[in-house]
Amino acid sequence: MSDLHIYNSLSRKKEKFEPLHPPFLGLYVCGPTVYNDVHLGNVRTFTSFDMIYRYLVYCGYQVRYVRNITDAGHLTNERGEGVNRMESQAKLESLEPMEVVQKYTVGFHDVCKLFNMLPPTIEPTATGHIIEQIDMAQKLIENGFAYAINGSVYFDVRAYNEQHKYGILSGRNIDELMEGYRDLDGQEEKRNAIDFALWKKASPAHIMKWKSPWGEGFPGWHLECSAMSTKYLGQQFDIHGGGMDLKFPHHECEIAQNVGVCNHQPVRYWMHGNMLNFNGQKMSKSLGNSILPIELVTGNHPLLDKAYSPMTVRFLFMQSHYSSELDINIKGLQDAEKGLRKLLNAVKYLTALNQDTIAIDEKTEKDIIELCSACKESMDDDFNTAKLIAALYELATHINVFYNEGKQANKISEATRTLLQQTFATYVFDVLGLKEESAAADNTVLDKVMQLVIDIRKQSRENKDWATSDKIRDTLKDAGIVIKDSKDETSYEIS
RNA sequence: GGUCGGUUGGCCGAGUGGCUAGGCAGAGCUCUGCAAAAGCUCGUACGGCGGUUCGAAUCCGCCAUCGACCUCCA
Repeated sequence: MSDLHIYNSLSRKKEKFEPLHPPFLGLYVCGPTVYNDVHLGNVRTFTSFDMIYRYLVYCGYQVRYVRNITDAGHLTNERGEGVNRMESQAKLESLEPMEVVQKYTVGFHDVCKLFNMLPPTIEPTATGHIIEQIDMAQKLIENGFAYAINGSVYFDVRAYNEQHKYGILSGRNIDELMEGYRDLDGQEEKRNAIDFALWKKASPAHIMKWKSPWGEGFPGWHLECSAMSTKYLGQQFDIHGGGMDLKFPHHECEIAQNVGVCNHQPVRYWMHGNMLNFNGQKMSKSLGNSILPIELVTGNHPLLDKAYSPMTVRFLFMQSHYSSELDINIKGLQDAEKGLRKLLNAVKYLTALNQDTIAIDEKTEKDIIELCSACKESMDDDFNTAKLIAALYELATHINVFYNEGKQANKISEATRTLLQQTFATYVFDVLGLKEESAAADNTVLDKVMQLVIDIRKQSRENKDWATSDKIRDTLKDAGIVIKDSKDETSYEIS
């Protein structure tokens, strides 16, 4: 179906992508924990996987895209003084835990929409899959990889490691891990310090709790993804994604849980998106450089000079590879803003392109055909959007030349023109997920008014009344509307 | 301390053995009443040292340096 190659974090190699059951494809991505607003770093990860999802669909796969909502609340640490995140936030805001969940789930969806992300095909919640998680924990006990104690259930990493290898994803070995955990206290219950909770006993004051064979409690964080991916995608599925920071321990534990139940690897291709930094630093609240999507879009943040549109940010993300660290700063945002406009202008010109007489220029023809295939080749090479965008820019230059030559694509065959139009628009909109944000895009009233203004200015220009024509242009510029005179017509653009 | 990954021109950011990345910024030119837009041309690069090779930004080794993870994190 394609020549797609994916860098597999598990093998640490780029591998040819072979789906298990083509044309169907299973994609699981770890979603947010909805106890707080998602920040821009989260947005990058989800945008990356949105692009990946879009490209897989473009390749013709019938993708089941599962992205969970972690709403059960897990412990902030596993050292006894664990606090349930949903509940601690709920106390602060005087809300029911599920009100917190609702509030930030809605907020998350708003952000996804803002950045033009497609919804996953299934968005399961942890609280909706308690039964499956209990079931999985029981199977792990039966298989000898977990034990119940004092109403809690822990995964027995050492027992697991005797039959399978723990740490294959993160490249850690169990002895070094044991070493590192040795001096931590408050985990008397566990057989070993590296054991992690599958089920935690709830204290009487705990609100979010469910009945289980071990008493009232709540599921451990790692278990939900294993349970939900198995339920919707099967014991083995194609792609599992998430942020780099989830590699250990979260994804490592997921692997152990799944292998512990079904005795084989659950995931064919593990993919990890890299982190987003701001001004060279990892975003964090303590450094005061964490940006919320809404702050970026409104420009209401001390480190920003102005507002940047969601598509500018999305485009900035797409200009680098999903697996590279990306540093975001004002200069980068400004660059992206200009670059995006250039690309979207080309799309506009592209749709206006006609074809009259044909006198094919072999070089142009060949160049365009090659660039169109380069788009696919770039994406097939581990979703290399940076390379794709380079090809799109070069195509944009061709489009601009045609446009300047009286909107005629006469140097290329009709078939090539069709290929160009389809390829360009498809990659910009469907694959990269960009969209036109300009108010003019769907404002016919404004458009009519502008045509009138442009008409009046045209007359004054014909009368060499430069004072009037320049006044119109300058006043519009102050209003954020840029006038562009080409040889035979005038257009406008809202900045 | 352990694991993993970076270090590319003024800035951002692809590239992994020989072939122009691309964008933004800068210089010049074309078009134009002027401007903008667009096009053309141009410059500057691969952290350091050593090795492998006919040939290395790309492979290997060492060093320097930055970062992520190892505790919740996209």
